[in-house]
Amino acid sequence: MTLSITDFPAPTQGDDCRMVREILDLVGDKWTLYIIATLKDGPVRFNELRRRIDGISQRMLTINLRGLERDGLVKRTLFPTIPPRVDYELTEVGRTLLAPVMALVRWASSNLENIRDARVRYDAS
Amino acid sequence: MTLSITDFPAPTQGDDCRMVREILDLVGDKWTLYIIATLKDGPVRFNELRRRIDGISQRMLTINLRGLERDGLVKRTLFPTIPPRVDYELTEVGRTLLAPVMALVRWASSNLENIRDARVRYDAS
DNA sequence: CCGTATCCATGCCGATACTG
DNA sequence: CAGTATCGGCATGGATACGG
Repeated sequence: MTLSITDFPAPTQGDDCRMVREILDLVGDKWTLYIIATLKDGPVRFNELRRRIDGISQRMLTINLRGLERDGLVKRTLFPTIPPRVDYELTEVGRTLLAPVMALVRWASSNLENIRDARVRYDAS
Repeated sequence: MTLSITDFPAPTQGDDCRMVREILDLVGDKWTLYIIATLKDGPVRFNELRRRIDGISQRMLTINLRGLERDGLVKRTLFPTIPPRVDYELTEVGRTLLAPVMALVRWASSNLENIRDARVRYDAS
């Protein structure tokens, strides 16, 4: 999922789908959702994020944080001490994203078991 | 399973994120959302889907429809005529997915412009 | 009409090594 | 502590050709 909205040519599907796709491009990658969730309670330092998000590499954490900062969803604060310290926290906009994600959480809770069962049935036949 | 995203325990991230990620793996690819949207009003034949979803290849349409069928979100009906005819339609489960997606639509409508502006500002600096 | 099969470009992401 | 740089594997998806 590495698409920009410009990858979608002539509109026949209405604007809704393209907007949602742009949001999915924001949160649909492997790590962004974990980062947002980990920042929900307030500022967290870089290596603390790294520790809390199991399996993420330094490289991917940096890349995703830069993207979120660029989109205005995360605020980066540098304390020019030695050694340096950097805090990351959700912006107001970033926090509002939690609500629609919650809707997906609820849907997932209700339907994930059915989907897994459906897969087993399908693969068996 | 009544988890809320606000219950995320560090350091394992809880189950919510993994569930949402599984849903994002369902709808987060390039075409699935368009397919679901195109099927929202009732059964559509294969080549009609192909025509309505601008830019999709035969290959990707087939692959995504198979995935949705496997997950129990889309029902495939073969009419063994000559030439053959195949109808695709959302299942009951598939239709319920439209609601949480709509929540993302609303968030996108409210915030996409801000995000684009934020990107422009970030890239300028 | 409704697919499958094959080749291949693109780019995400992990691993590793190196700076201020 | 908080990054950056580079390499390479691997999955996604487009183009094309062929089959039932």
